Amino acid sequence: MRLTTKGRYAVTAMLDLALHAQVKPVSLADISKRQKISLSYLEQLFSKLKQQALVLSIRGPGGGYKLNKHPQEVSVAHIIDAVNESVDSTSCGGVGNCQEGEMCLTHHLWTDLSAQIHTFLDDITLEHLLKRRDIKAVANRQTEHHLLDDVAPLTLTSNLSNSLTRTLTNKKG
Amino acid sequence: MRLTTKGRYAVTAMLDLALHAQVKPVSLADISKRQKISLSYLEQLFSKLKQQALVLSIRGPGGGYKLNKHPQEVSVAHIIDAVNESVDSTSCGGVGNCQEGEMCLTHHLWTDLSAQIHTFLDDITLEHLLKRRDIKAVANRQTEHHLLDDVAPLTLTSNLSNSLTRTLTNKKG
DNA sequence: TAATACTTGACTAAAATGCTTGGTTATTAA
DNA sequence: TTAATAACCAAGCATTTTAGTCAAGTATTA
Ligand code: FES
Ligand code: FES
Repeated sequence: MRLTTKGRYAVTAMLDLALHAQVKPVSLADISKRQKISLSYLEQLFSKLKQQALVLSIRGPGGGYKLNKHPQEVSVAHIIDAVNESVDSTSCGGVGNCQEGEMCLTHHLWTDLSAQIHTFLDDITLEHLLKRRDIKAVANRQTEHHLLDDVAPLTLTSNLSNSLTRTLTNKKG
Repeated sequence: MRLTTKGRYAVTAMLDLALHAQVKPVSLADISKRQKISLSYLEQLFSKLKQQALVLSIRGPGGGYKLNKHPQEVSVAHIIDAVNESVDSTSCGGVGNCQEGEMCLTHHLWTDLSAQIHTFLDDITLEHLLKRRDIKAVANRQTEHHLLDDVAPLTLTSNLSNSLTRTLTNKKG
């Protein structure tokens, strides 16, 4: 089974892209800042995402990436498949020959599990994630972070007066 | 997410143990031969399985391992948990702090997935696996293999005259 | 033309994995 | 009593994967 930081990063980055889907494309540098993912690493991931036609790229100043499909058309499984090589949990890759060319005792168990996981992740689209309350909360926090870091810390805090901001300020000092 | 050969080996070995659960204990050397798993590696795995009270050991000649619970009481999840450290697919370990001490965008997605996988694997017991036709077939093949390798190749083949044997002989030469 | 931002490929430190080696200890059958 | 058996234990090791860096591009636009 292959589900590591790579796949998580890809989903996180795609979700970030969906969250900030404006007219203008989103640069990897922005995603890198917000999601704290290494820029060069993101480049590798987006190279694959582009190969799978999940995103499209615009070069030059003001350029960046945009979603190539509607959020409801992009499933989490699709994203992970694009960067990993699938969420297969067999060791034979589905062929059924991991024990000296023959099928091992537990082959079917792992294919069943793989199918289960794939179904689960394939049912969840970016659209679904966008609507989730917990994700909205985190996204808001990140926006504030971003603004606080880069623009005008003092004037902004007065606007954003919810408990979340306060918790955050306490935590970060 | 951590589901690799280690966990698969553990489940396979436990299933082998269940399949050959007689009065006598089963030695790791036997499991090693049948399932083609390195003996020393099996020792490491069974050390952990014993710690979790899934098996018990009998030392000395004629010794080996036995199941410490009924097959219907041992779930696949339990076995994997014993050798891996759980099937968690978050990177924060469930704490929710993988992004510089704060929760990342996709935290809940991964906790949901982890729960899904755990539920699935926790519902499957050794008892269930023992009953499956595909597993029985592989187990039969392995028994034949074992006998063919060790005892009397020529006299035995006449008894075991099913298509499976033939397919197998063709494959192996 | 300079800055921006994607593109590509090679390379690497660190970690995990799967396994080996080389013992020791307990038990039992001869 | 002795030799064989088989569990137990610790250290180390080769390979692979991961997560990331670095460097040298190219296309676009302000
Ligand atoms: S996992 Fe497919 S044959 Fe073993
Ligand atoms: S996976 Fe839990 S906070 Fe990121």
